Amino acid sequence: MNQLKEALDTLKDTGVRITPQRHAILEYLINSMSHPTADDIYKALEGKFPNMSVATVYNNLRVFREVGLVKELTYGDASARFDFVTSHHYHVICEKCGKIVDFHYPGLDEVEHLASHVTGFKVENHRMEIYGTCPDCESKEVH
Amino acid sequence: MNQLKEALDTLKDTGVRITPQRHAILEYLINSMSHPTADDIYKALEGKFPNMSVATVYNNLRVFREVGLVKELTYGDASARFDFVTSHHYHVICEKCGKIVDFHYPGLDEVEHLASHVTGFKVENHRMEIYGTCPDCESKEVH
DNA sequence: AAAATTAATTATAACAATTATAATCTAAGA
DNA sequence: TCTTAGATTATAATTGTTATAATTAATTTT
Repeated sequence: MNQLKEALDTLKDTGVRITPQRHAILEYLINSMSHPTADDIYKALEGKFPNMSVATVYNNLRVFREVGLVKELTYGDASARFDFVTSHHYHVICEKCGKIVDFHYPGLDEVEHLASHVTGFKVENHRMEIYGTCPDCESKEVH
Repeated sequence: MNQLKEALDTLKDTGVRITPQRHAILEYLINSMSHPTADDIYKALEGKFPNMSVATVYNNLRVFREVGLVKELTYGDASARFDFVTSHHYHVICEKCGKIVDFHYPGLDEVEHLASHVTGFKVENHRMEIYGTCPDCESKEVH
């Protein structure tokens, strides 16, 4: 249940030093429930770490990604978003306001299999995003 | 069958002027069968249009996207890729060499429905990418 | 067809996200 | 404690993309 503790253990196991900055970035990622950009994280931790550099955020997000704790997502917009890895889910994205909502759904294994069969690839994983309009934006719509 | 002609008709119908540069960009997109970046296109047409600006490539890719002729794709890597819109297909991407292969498969309507039901979104469309290792890279693998 | 208007292209500058570099600081091990 | 490796900071560099202004080309109006 305690995701932060598990994550810190993962870092320890892989020999990655646990610094206050890393602790805070992980904590933020886990608690935010949003899908923040590097800059979001940087700004959110400004109060706690006035001297922290953006490079630190990027560096550590890369470290977390390499250790498998975090997934990097790129949508159409300018900057990448980062998602703490939990159970398998997809993202539903509002095309009006950019909101991202998790959509829990089992992985599409049969699609992976077929793709592998047709293309000859050794398939490892896949990602999917679903686009539409969120209820908020939908209700604001003018008719 | 003649995709270029159809595409040009679409431009005419929507009142978009057909210039030599646009013609060439479209032609390249249709014939390349790869999924080029803006820079790829720019470089490929350098011989034909020595004075063409990168801005022209970007501008026209945006125009094509707005008219529905082209899809913009963003993966993990730095630059966006552009795909001439044909029938419904997904992309299988090699994590070693970056190669992108089309994988024709009917749309996952039932997933869209469920996502809509669960999240309350008005779902419009989705995208999926499948990641793995292509046969070439797989065979080069050291055991 | 010439003039006027609109749109497209070019060249260039600006911008924003990310990465690289070098210096400083921190922490762990000998 | 001294040494060494790793992490952070500050800053510069890079890269993909967009904005701006001037020029050129194409369409419409006269």
